[in-house]
Amino acid sequence: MPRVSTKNRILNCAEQLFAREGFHSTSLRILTHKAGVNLAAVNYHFGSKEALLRAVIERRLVPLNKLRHARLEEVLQAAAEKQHPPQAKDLLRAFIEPTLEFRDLSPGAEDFLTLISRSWNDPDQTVRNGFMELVLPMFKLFFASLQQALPDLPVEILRIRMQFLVGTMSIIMCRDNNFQEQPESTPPLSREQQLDQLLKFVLAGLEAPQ
Amino acid sequence: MPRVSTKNRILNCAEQLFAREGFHSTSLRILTHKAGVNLAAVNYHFGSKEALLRAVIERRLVPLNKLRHARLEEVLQAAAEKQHPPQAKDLLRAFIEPTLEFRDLSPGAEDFLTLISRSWNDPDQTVRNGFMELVLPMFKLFFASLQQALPDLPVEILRIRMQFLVGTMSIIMCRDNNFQEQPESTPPLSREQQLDQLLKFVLAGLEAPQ
DNA sequence: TCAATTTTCAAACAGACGTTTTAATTCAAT
DNA sequence: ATTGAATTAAAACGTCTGTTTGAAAATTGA
Repeated sequence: MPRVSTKNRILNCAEQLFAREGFHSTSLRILTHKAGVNLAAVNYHFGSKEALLRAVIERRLVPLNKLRHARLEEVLQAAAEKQHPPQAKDLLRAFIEPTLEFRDLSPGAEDFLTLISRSWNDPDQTVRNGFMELVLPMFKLFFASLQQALPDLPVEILRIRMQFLVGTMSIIMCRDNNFQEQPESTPPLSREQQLDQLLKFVLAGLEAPQ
Repeated sequence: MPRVSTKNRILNCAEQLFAREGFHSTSLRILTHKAGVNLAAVNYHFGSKEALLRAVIERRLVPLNKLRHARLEEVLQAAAEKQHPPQAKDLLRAFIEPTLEFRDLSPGAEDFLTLISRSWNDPDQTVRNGFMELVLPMFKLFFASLQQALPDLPVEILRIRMQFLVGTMSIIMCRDNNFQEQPESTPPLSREQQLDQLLKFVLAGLEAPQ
Protein backbone atom coordinates (compact mmCIF):
# COMPACT_ATOMS: atom_id res chain seq x y z
CA MET A 1 0.00 0.00 0.00
CA PRO A 2 1.70 3.17 -1.21
CA ARG A 3 1.84 6.10 1.16
CA VAL A 4 1.23 8.46 -1.75
CA SER A 5 -1.66 7.93 -4.13
CA THR A 6 -1.00 6.85 -7.67
CA LYS A 7 -2.30 10.14 -8.97
CA ASN A 8 0.10 12.18 -6.85
CA ARG A 9 3.05 9.91 -7.60
CA ILE A 10 2.44 10.61 -11.26
CA LEU A 11 2.04 14.34 -10.68
CA ASN A 12 5.26 14.55 -8.69
CA CYS A 13 7.32 12.67 -11.23
CA ALA A 14 5.76 14.51 -14.14
CA GLU A 15 6.57 17.84 -12.54
CA GLN A 16 10.20 16.89 -12.16
CA LEU A 17 10.65 15.28 -15.55
CA PHE A 18 8.69 17.83 -17.56
CA ALA A 19 10.76 20.58 -15.99
CA ARG A 20 14.16 18.92 -16.27
CA GLU A 21 13.85 16.93 -19.48
CA GLY A 22 11.04 18.73 -21.26
CA PHE A 23 7.50 17.70 -22.01
CA HIS A 24 8.09 16.06 -25.37
CA SER A 25 11.31 14.41 -24.30
CA THR A 26 9.66 12.73 -21.34
CA SER A 27 8.09 9.42 -22.29
CA LEU A 28 5.23 7.95 -20.33
CA ARG A 29 7.18 4.74 -20.00
CA ILE A 30 10.06 6.41 -18.22
CA LEU A 31 7.70 8.58 -16.20
CA THR A 32 5.51 5.72 -14.96
CA HIS A 33 8.51 3.51 -14.27
CA LYS A 34 10.12 6.23 -12.16
CA ALA A 35 6.82 6.80 -10.36
CA GLY A 36 6.45 3.09 -9.72
CA VAL A 37 3.04 2.87 -11.35
CA ASN A 38 1.65 1.10 -14.37
CA LEU A 39 2.02 2.61 -17.81
CA ALA A 40 -1.74 2.80 -18.32
CA ALA A 41 -2.24 4.75 -15.10
CA VAL A 42 -1.60 8.10 -16.75
CA ASN A 43 -4.34 7.65 -19.31
CA TYR A 44 -6.64 6.18 -16.70
CA HIS A 45 -6.27 9.01 -14.18
CA PHE A 46 -5.68 11.97 -16.47
CA GLY A 47 -6.94 10.97 -19.89
CA SER A 48 -3.84 11.88 -21.88
CA LYS A 49 -0.29 13.11 -21.56
CA GLU A 50 -1.30 16.69 -22.32
CA ALA A 51 -4.04 16.60 -19.70
CA LEU A 52 -1.38 15.45 -17.26
CA LEU A 53 0.71 18.51 -18.09
CA ARG A 54 -2.27 20.75 -17.46
CA ALA A 55 -2.87 19.04 -14.11
CA VAL A 56 0.77 19.51 -13.15
CA ILE A 57 0.60 23.21 -13.88
CA GLU A 58 -2.76 23.81 -12.25
CA ARG A 59 -1.86 22.04 -9.04
CA ARG A 60 0.66 24.71 -8.10
CA LEU A 61 -0.24 27.73 -10.20
CA VAL A 62 -3.69 28.15 -8.71
CA PRO A 63 -2.41 28.38 -5.11
CA LEU A 64 0.49 30.56 -6.23
CA ASN A 65 -1.89 32.99 -7.90
CA LYS A 66 -3.92 33.15 -4.70
CA LEU A 67 -0.76 34.14 -2.84
CA ARG A 68 0.01 36.83 -5.38
CA HIS A 69 -3.54 38.05 -5.30
CA ALA A 70 -3.53 38.38 -1.52
CA ARG A 71 -0.27 40.30 -1.55
CA LEU A 72 -1.54 42.60 -4.25
CA GLU A 73 -4.71 43.34 -2.30
CA GLU A 74 -2.64 44.23 0.75
CA VAL A 75 -0.65 46.77 -1.19
CA LEU A 76 -3.68 48.26 -2.90
CA GLN A 77 -5.59 48.53 0.32
CA ALA A 78 -2.72 50.14 2.21
CA ALA A 79 -2.39 52.66 -0.59
CA ALA A 80 -6.10 53.36 -0.60
CA GLU A 81 -6.07 54.09 3.11
CA LYS A 82 -3.34 56.64 2.63
CA GLN A 83 -5.19 58.13 -0.32
CA HIS A 84 -2.10 57.54 -2.42
CA PRO A 85 -1.53 55.56 -5.57
CA PRO A 86 0.35 52.34 -4.87
CA GLN A 87 4.12 52.37 -5.27
CA ALA A 88 5.73 50.44 -8.09
CA LYS A 89 8.22 48.96 -5.67
CA ASP A 90 5.52 47.49 -3.46
CA LEU A 91 3.63 46.12 -6.44
CA LEU A 92 6.73 44.42 -7.75
CA ARG A 93 7.38 42.82 -4.40
CA ALA A 94 3.80 41.59 -4.28
CA PHE A 95 4.26 39.93 -7.63
CA ILE A 96 7.78 38.59 -7.31
CA GLU A 97 8.20 37.59 -3.68
CA PRO A 98 5.41 34.99 -3.53
CA THR A 99 6.86 33.40 -6.63
CA LEU A 100 10.26 32.87 -5.08
CA GLU A 101 9.04 32.10 -1.57
CA PHE A 102 6.95 29.43 -3.23
CA ARG A 103 10.11 27.44 -3.86
CA ASP A 104 10.55 26.66 -0.20
CA LEU A 105 6.96 25.72 0.52
CA SER A 106 7.02 22.28 -1.03
CA PRO A 107 9.52 19.94 -2.60
CA GLY A 108 9.12 19.99 -6.33
CA ALA A 109 8.15 23.63 -6.33
CA GLU A 110 11.58 24.48 -7.66
CA ASP A 111 10.97 22.14 -10.56
CA PHE A 112 7.61 23.74 -11.06
CA LEU A 113 9.12 27.20 -11.39
CA THR A 114 11.59 25.85 -13.88
CA LEU A 115 8.72 24.30 -15.80
CA ILE A 116 6.69 27.48 -16.11
CA SER A 117 9.69 29.63 -16.89
CA ARG A 118 10.52 27.23 -19.69
CA SER A 119 6.93 26.94 -20.83
CA TRP A 120 6.92 30.67 -21.29
CA ASN A 121 8.87 30.48 -24.53
CA ASP A 122 8.01 26.95 -25.49
CA PRO A 123 7.61 26.42 -29.23
CA ASP A 124 4.56 24.26 -28.63
CA GLN A 125 1.43 26.35 -28.47
CA THR A 126 -0.32 23.73 -26.39
CA VAL A 127 2.33 24.01 -23.73
CA ARG A 128 2.41 27.80 -23.91
CA ASN A 129 -1.31 28.39 -23.81
CA GLY A 130 -1.84 25.76 -21.14
CA PHE A 131 -0.46 27.90 -18.40
CA MET A 132 -0.99 31.26 -20.12
CA GLU A 133 -4.70 30.98 -19.41
CA LEU A 134 -3.95 30.62 -15.74
CA VAL A 135 -1.43 33.40 -15.46
CA LEU A 136 -2.91 36.04 -17.74
CA PRO A 137 -5.71 37.30 -15.45
CA MET A 138 -3.21 37.81 -12.65
CA PHE A 139 -0.98 39.63 -15.07
CA LYS A 140 -3.70 42.03 -16.09
CA LEU A 141 -4.35 42.87 -12.48
CA PHE A 142 -0.75 43.85 -11.91
CA PHE A 143 -0.66 45.72 -15.16
CA ALA A 144 -3.64 47.81 -14.12
CA SER A 145 -2.12 48.47 -10.71
CA LEU A 146 1.20 49.47 -12.20
CA GLN A 147 -0.62 51.93 -14.41
CA GLN A 148 -1.81 53.66 -11.26
CA ALA A 149 1.69 53.64 -9.83
CA LEU A 150 3.27 55.02 -13.01
CA PRO A 151 0.57 57.24 -14.52
CA ASP A 152 3.02 59.15 -16.71
CA LEU A 153 4.35 56.05 -18.45
CA PRO A 154 2.60 55.36 -21.78
CA VAL A 155 0.74 52.07 -21.72
CA GLU A 156 2.63 50.52 -24.62
CA ILE A 157 5.89 51.23 -22.85
CA LEU A 158 4.62 49.81 -19.60
CA ARG A 159 3.48 46.75 -21.51
CA ILE A 160 6.86 45.99 -23.02
CA ARG A 161 8.59 46.70 -19.73
CA MET A 162 6.37 44.17 -18.02
CA GLN A 163 7.46 41.68 -20.65
CA PHE A 164 11.05 42.55 -19.81
CA LEU A 165 10.16 41.92 -16.19
CA VAL A 166 8.99 38.45 -17.04
CA GLY A 167 12.15 37.71 -19.01
CA THR A 168 14.24 38.86 -16.07
CA MET A 169 12.26 36.78 -13.59
CA SER A 170 12.66 33.67 -15.72
CA ILE A 171 16.41 33.87 -15.14
CA ILE A 172 15.90 33.37 -11.44
CA MET A 173 13.11 30.84 -11.81
CA CYS A 174 14.89 28.47 -14.16
CA ARG A 175 17.45 26.02 -12.84
CA ASP A 176 20.69 25.35 -14.69
CA ASN A 177 20.69 28.83 -16.15
CA ASN A 178 24.02 29.78 -14.60
CA PHE A 179 25.73 29.69 -17.95
CA GLN A 180 28.75 31.53 -16.64
CA GLU A 181 30.72 28.99 -14.73
CA GLN A 182 30.97 30.04 -11.12
CA PRO A 183 34.54 30.82 -10.05
CA GLU A 184 35.46 29.49 -6.62
CA SER A 185 36.74 32.89 -5.59
CA THR A 186 33.27 34.44 -5.34
CA PRO A 187 30.49 32.33 -3.86
CA PRO A 188 27.12 32.34 -5.64
CA LEU A 189 24.50 34.76 -4.40
CA SER A 190 22.10 33.52 -1.76
CA ARG A 191 18.41 33.39 -2.54
CA GLU A 192 17.79 36.54 -0.57
CA GLN A 193 20.49 38.31 -2.52
CA GLN A 194 19.08 37.01 -5.78
CA LEU A 195 15.63 38.31 -4.87
CA ASP A 196 17.12 41.62 -3.80
CA GLN A 197 19.03 42.03 -7.05
CA LEU A 198 16.03 41.01 -9.10
CA LEU A 199 13.86 43.65 -7.43
CA LYS A 200 16.47 46.36 -7.86
CA PHE A 201 17.02 45.52 -11.50
CA VAL A 202 13.39 45.47 -12.58
CA LEU A 203 12.41 48.47 -10.45
CA ALA A 204 15.16 50.54 -12.04
CA GLY A 205 14.18 49.30 -15.47
CA LEU A 206 10.51 49.94 -14.92
CA GLU A 207 11.12 53.47 -13.69
CA ALA A 208 13.73 54.29 -16.32
CA PRO A 209 13.26 57.72 -17.94
CA GLN A 210 10.88 58.08 -20.87
CA MET B 1 18.34 21.97 -61.09
CA PRO B 2 17.57 23.67 -57.81
CA ARG B 3 18.70 27.25 -57.41
CA VAL B 4 19.63 26.53 -53.80
CA SER B 5 21.85 23.60 -52.87
CA THR B 6 20.40 20.68 -51.01
CA LYS B 7 22.51 21.50 -48.01
CA ASN B 8 21.19 25.04 -47.78
CA ARG B 9 17.61 24.04 -48.42
CA ILE B 10 17.90 21.77 -45.41
CA LEU B 11 19.57 24.44 -43.31
CA ASN B 12 16.89 26.99 -44.14
CA CYS B 13 14.01 24.70 -43.36
CA ALA B 14 15.66 23.38 -40.22
CA GLU B 15 16.20 26.91 -38.97
CA GLN B 16 12.55 27.74 -39.40
CA LEU B 17 11.14 24.50 -38.03
CA PHE B 18 13.54 24.15 -35.11
CA ALA B 19 12.71 27.70 -34.07
CA ARG B 20 8.94 27.54 -34.56
CA GLU B 21 8.15 23.92 -33.66
CA GLY B 22 11.12 22.97 -31.54
CA PHE B 23 14.00 20.63 -32.20
CA HIS B 24 12.48 17.46 -30.83
CA SER B 25 9.06 18.15 -32.27
CA THR B 26 10.46 18.54 -35.77
CA SER B 27 10.73 15.21 -37.59
CA LEU B 28 13.19 14.68 -40.37
CA ARG B 29 10.38 13.47 -42.58
CA ILE B 30 8.45 16.71 -42.30
CA LEU B 31 11.65 18.74 -42.56
CA THR B 32 12.94 17.03 -45.70
CA HIS B 33 9.52 17.04 -47.33
CA LYS B 34 9.17 20.78 -46.75
CA ALA B 35 12.69 21.31 -48.08
CA GLY B 36 11.95 19.20 -51.14
CA VAL B 37 14.84 16.85 -50.57
CA ASN B 38 15.15 13.18 -49.84
CA LEU B 39 14.82 11.89 -46.30
CA ALA B 40 18.31 10.46 -46.30
CA ALA B 41 19.85 13.77 -47.32
CA VAL B 42 20.12 15.03 -43.74
CA ASN B 43 22.19 12.08 -42.60
CA TYR B 44 24.21 12.18 -45.78
CA HIS B 45 25.14 15.85 -45.58
CA PHE B 46 25.25 16.41 -41.84
CA GLY B 47 25.62 13.00 -40.25
CA SER B 48 22.76 13.25 -37.78
CA LYS B 49 19.86 15.42 -36.70
CA GLU B 50 21.88 16.90 -33.84
CA ALA B 51 24.77 17.74 -36.14
CA LEU B 52 22.24 19.54 -38.31
CA LEU B 53 21.17 21.64 -35.35
CA ARG B 54 24.76 22.57 -34.66
CA ALA B 55 25.23 23.54 -38.30
CA VAL B 56 22.10 25.70 -38.20
CA ILE B 57 23.37 27.56 -35.16
CA GLU B 58 26.94 27.96 -36.36
CA ARG B 59 25.94 29.31 -39.74
CA ARG B 60 24.59 32.52 -38.26
CA LEU B 61 26.14 32.74 -34.81
CA VAL B 62 29.71 32.92 -36.06
CA PRO B 63 29.07 35.95 -38.30
CA LEU B 64 26.91 37.54 -35.62
CA ASN B 65 29.69 37.23 -33.09
CA LYS B 66 32.07 38.87 -35.54
CA LEU B 67 29.70 41.81 -35.77
CA ARG B 68 29.51 42.07 -32.01
CA HIS B 69 33.25 41.78 -31.71
CA ALA B 70 33.83 44.59 -34.19
CA ARG B 71 31.39 46.88 -32.43
CA LEU B 72 32.96 46.12 -29.08
CA GLU B 73 36.43 46.91 -30.39
CA GLU B 74 35.20 50.26 -31.69
CA VAL B 75 33.89 51.24 -28.28
CA LEU B 76 36.98 50.06 -26.45
CA GLN B 77 39.30 51.83 -28.84
CA ALA B 78 37.37 55.11 -28.70
CA ALA B 79 37.50 54.93 -24.93
CA ALA B 80 41.21 54.18 -24.93
CA GLU B 81 41.91 57.21 -27.11
CA LYS B 82 40.09 59.43 -24.65
CA GLN B 83 41.95 57.81 -21.76
CA HIS B 84 38.58 56.98 -20.22
CA PRO B 85 36.98 53.71 -19.23
CA PRO B 86 34.25 52.69 -21.70
CA GLN B 87 30.69 53.66 -20.89
CA ALA B 88 28.17 50.99 -19.98
CA LYS B 89 25.68 52.48 -22.40
CA ASP B 90 28.04 52.17 -25.34
CA LEU B 91 28.96 48.62 -24.39
CA LEU B 92 25.33 47.61 -24.21
CA ARG B 93 24.67 49.07 -27.63
CA ALA B 94 27.63 47.18 -29.02
CA PHE B 95 26.21 43.97 -27.70
CA ILE B 96 22.52 44.44 -28.38
CA GLU B 97 22.30 46.41 -31.60
CA PRO B 98 24.10 43.91 -33.86
CA THR B 99 21.81 41.21 -32.54
CA LEU B 100 18.66 43.02 -33.54
CA GLU B 101 20.02 44.52 -36.75
CA PHE B 102 20.89 40.97 -37.67
CA ARG B 103 17.20 40.26 -38.16
CA ASP B 104 17.04 42.40 -41.27
CA LEU B 105 20.20 41.12 -42.90
CA SER B 106 18.81 37.84 -44.13
CA PRO B 107 15.49 36.05 -44.27
CA GLY B 108 15.36 33.40 -41.63
CA ALA B 109 17.46 35.45 -39.26
CA GLU B 110 14.34 36.19 -37.27
CA ASP B 111 13.75 32.49 -36.87
CA PHE B 112 17.36 32.11 -35.87
CA LEU B 113 17.03 34.64 -33.07
CA THR B 114 13.93 32.84 -31.87
CA LEU B 115 15.86 29.60 -31.94
CA ILE B 116 18.76 30.80 -29.83
CA SER B 117 16.53 32.64 -27.38
CA ARG B 118 14.59 29.41 -26.91
CA SER B 119 17.73 27.29 -26.79
CA TRP B 120 18.88 29.42 -23.91
CA ASN B 121 16.56 27.72 -21.45
CA ASP B 122 16.08 24.46 -23.29
CA PRO B 123 15.80 21.43 -21.03
CA ASP B 124 18.03 19.44 -23.35
CA GLN B 125 21.68 19.90 -22.45
CA THR B 126 22.73 19.03 -25.97
CA VAL B 127 20.70 21.90 -27.32
CA ARG B 128 21.82 24.28 -24.58
CA ASN B 129 25.51 23.53 -24.76
CA GLY B 130 25.52 23.45 -28.54
CA PHE B 131 25.30 27.20 -28.84
CA MET B 132 26.64 28.03 -25.40
CA GLU B 133 30.12 27.12 -26.56
CA LEU B 134 29.81 29.65 -29.36
CA VAL B 135 28.38 32.47 -27.32
CA LEU B 136 30.32 32.16 -24.08
CA PRO B 137 33.66 33.63 -25.23
CA MET B 138 31.86 36.70 -26.55
CA PHE B 139 30.03 36.96 -23.28
CA LYS B 140 33.21 36.96 -21.27
CA LEU B 141 34.59 39.76 -23.37
CA PHE B 142 31.60 41.96 -22.62
CA PHE B 143 31.69 40.98 -19.00
CA ALA B 144 35.30 42.09 -18.70
CA SER B 145 34.54 45.35 -20.49
CA LEU B 146 31.55 46.06 -18.30
CA GLN B 147 33.76 45.57 -15.27
CA GLN B 148 35.84 48.48 -16.50
CA ALA B 149 32.75 50.57 -17.08
CA LEU B 150 31.28 49.81 -13.66
CA PRO B 151 34.33 49.35 -11.42
CA ASP B 152 32.37 49.91 -8.21
CA LEU B 153 29.88 47.11 -8.90
CA PRO B 154 30.87 43.83 -7.22
CA VAL B 155 31.55 41.11 -9.76
CA GLU B 156 28.91 38.72 -8.50
CA ILE B 157 26.29 41.45 -8.84
CA LEU B 158 27.48 42.34 -12.31
CA ARG B 159 27.28 38.67 -13.18
CA ILE B 160 23.67 38.22 -12.18
CA ARG B 161 22.73 41.49 -13.81
CA MET B 162 24.23 40.29 -17.06
CA GLN B 163 22.04 37.22 -16.74
CA PHE B 164 19.07 39.52 -16.27
CA LEU B 165 20.18 41.31 -19.41
CA VAL B 166 20.04 38.07 -21.34
CA GLY B 167 16.58 37.27 -20.01
CA THR B 168 15.39 40.70 -21.05
CA MET B 169 16.90 40.39 -24.51
CA SER B 170 15.25 37.05 -25.08
CA ILE B 171 11.87 38.77 -24.83
CA ILE B 172 12.68 40.82 -27.90
CA MET B 173 14.42 38.02 -29.74
CA CYS B 174 11.66 35.45 -29.45
CA ARG B 175 8.66 35.55 -31.74
CA ASP B 176 5.14 34.92 -30.43
CA ASN B 177 6.08 36.18 -27.00
CA ASN B 178 3.47 38.94 -27.02
CA PHE B 179 1.40 37.14 -24.44
CA GLN B 180 -0.64 40.21 -23.70
CA GLU B 181 -3.07 40.49 -26.56
CA GLN B 182 -2.47 43.73 -28.38
CA PRO B 183 -5.43 46.12 -28.15
CA GLU B 184 -6.28 47.88 -31.40
CA SER B 185 -6.23 51.24 -29.64
CA THR B 186 -2.46 51.30 -29.23
CA PRO B 187 -0.31 50.03 -32.10
CA PRO B 188 2.61 47.74 -31.26
CA LEU B 189 6.01 49.32 -30.84
CA SER B 190 8.22 49.54 -33.90
CA ARG B 191 11.54 47.74 -33.94
CA GLU B 192 13.39 50.96 -33.28
CA GLN B 193 11.18 51.63 -30.30
CA GLN B 194 11.64 48.11 -29.04
CA LEU B 195 15.41 48.45 -29.26
CA ASP B 196 15.22 51.83 -27.57
CA GLN B 197 13.13 50.48 -24.71
CA LEU B 198 15.36 47.46 -24.33
CA LEU B 199 18.44 49.62 -24.01
CA LYS B 200 16.82 51.94 -21.50
CA PHE B 201 15.55 49.07 -19.40
CA VAL B 202 18.79 47.15 -19.15
CA LEU B 203 20.96 50.23 -18.75
CA ALA B 204 18.85 51.38 -15.82
CA GLY B 205 18.89 47.90 -14.35
CA LEU B 206 22.61 47.53 -14.80
CA GLU B 207 23.34 50.87 -13.18
CA ALA B 208 20.83 50.44 -10.38
CA PRO B 209 22.13 51.43 -6.93
CA GLN B 210 24.10 48.90 -4.87
C1' DT C 1 34.11 10.14 -74.00
C1' DC C 2 34.65 7.53 -70.27
C1' DA C 3 35.78 6.40 -65.70
C1' DA C 4 35.42 7.91 -60.91
C1' DT C 5 33.32 10.39 -57.54
C1' DT C 6 29.48 12.58 -55.48
C1' DT C 7 24.81 12.96 -54.74
C1' DT C 8 20.00 11.37 -54.84
C1' DC C 9 16.49 8.01 -54.16
C1' DA C 10 13.16 4.41 -52.55
C1' DA C 11 12.88 1.05 -49.28
C1' DA C 12 13.52 -1.07 -45.16
C1' DC C 13 15.50 -1.25 -40.39
C1' DA C 14 14.86 -1.67 -35.34
C1' DG C 15 13.01 0.70 -31.74
C1' DA C 16 10.12 4.11 -29.16
C1' DC C 17 5.96 6.56 -28.82
C1' DG C 18 0.92 7.49 -26.75
C1' DT C 19 -3.05 4.99 -26.37
C1' DT C 20 -6.39 1.08 -25.95
C1' DT C 21 -7.98 -3.27 -24.61
C1' DT C 22 -9.14 -6.92 -21.62
C1' DA C 23 -8.51 -9.41 -17.59
C1' DA C 24 -7.07 -9.49 -12.74
C1' DT C 25 -7.20 -7.26 -8.49
C1' DT C 26 -8.46 -4.18 -4.79
C1' DC C 27 -11.73 -1.66 -2.29
C1' DA C 28 -16.16 0.06 -0.24
C1' DA C 29 -20.73 -0.66 1.07
C1' DT C 30 -24.49 -3.54 1.80
C1' DA D 1 -19.74 -12.57 2.92
C1' DT D 2 -21.03 -10.75 -1.46
C1' DT D 3 -22.00 -7.66 -4.89
C1' DG D 4 -20.57 -3.65 -7.66
C1' DA D 5 -17.50 -0.13 -8.69
C1' DA D 6 -12.80 1.61 -8.85
C1' DT D 7 -8.19 0.64 -9.69
C1' DT D 8 -4.15 -1.90 -11.36
C1' DA D 9 -1.88 -4.98 -14.52
C1' DA D 10 0.13 -7.06 -18.81
C1' DA D 11 -0.04 -7.10 -23.52
C1' DA D 12 -0.82 -5.51 -27.86
C1' DC D 13 -2.37 -1.70 -31.09
C1' DG D 14 -1.01 1.28 -35.02
C1' DT D 15 2.01 4.98 -35.93
C1' DC D 16 5.98 7.57 -35.94
C1' DT D 17 11.00 8.14 -35.06
C1' DG D 18 16.23 8.63 -36.66
C1' DT D 19 19.16 5.99 -39.26
C1' DT D 20 21.06 2.66 -42.73
C1' DT D 21 21.34 0.26 -47.05
C1' DG D 22 22.29 -0.51 -51.89
C1' DA D 23 21.18 0.68 -56.28
C1' DA D 24 20.23 4.56 -59.61
C1' DA D 25 21.31 9.02 -61.23
C1' DA D 26 24.02 13.08 -61.71
C1' DT D 27 28.27 15.42 -61.69
C1' DT D 28 33.07 15.94 -62.13
C1' DG D 29 37.78 15.62 -64.03
C1' DA D 30 40.99 13.78 -67.48
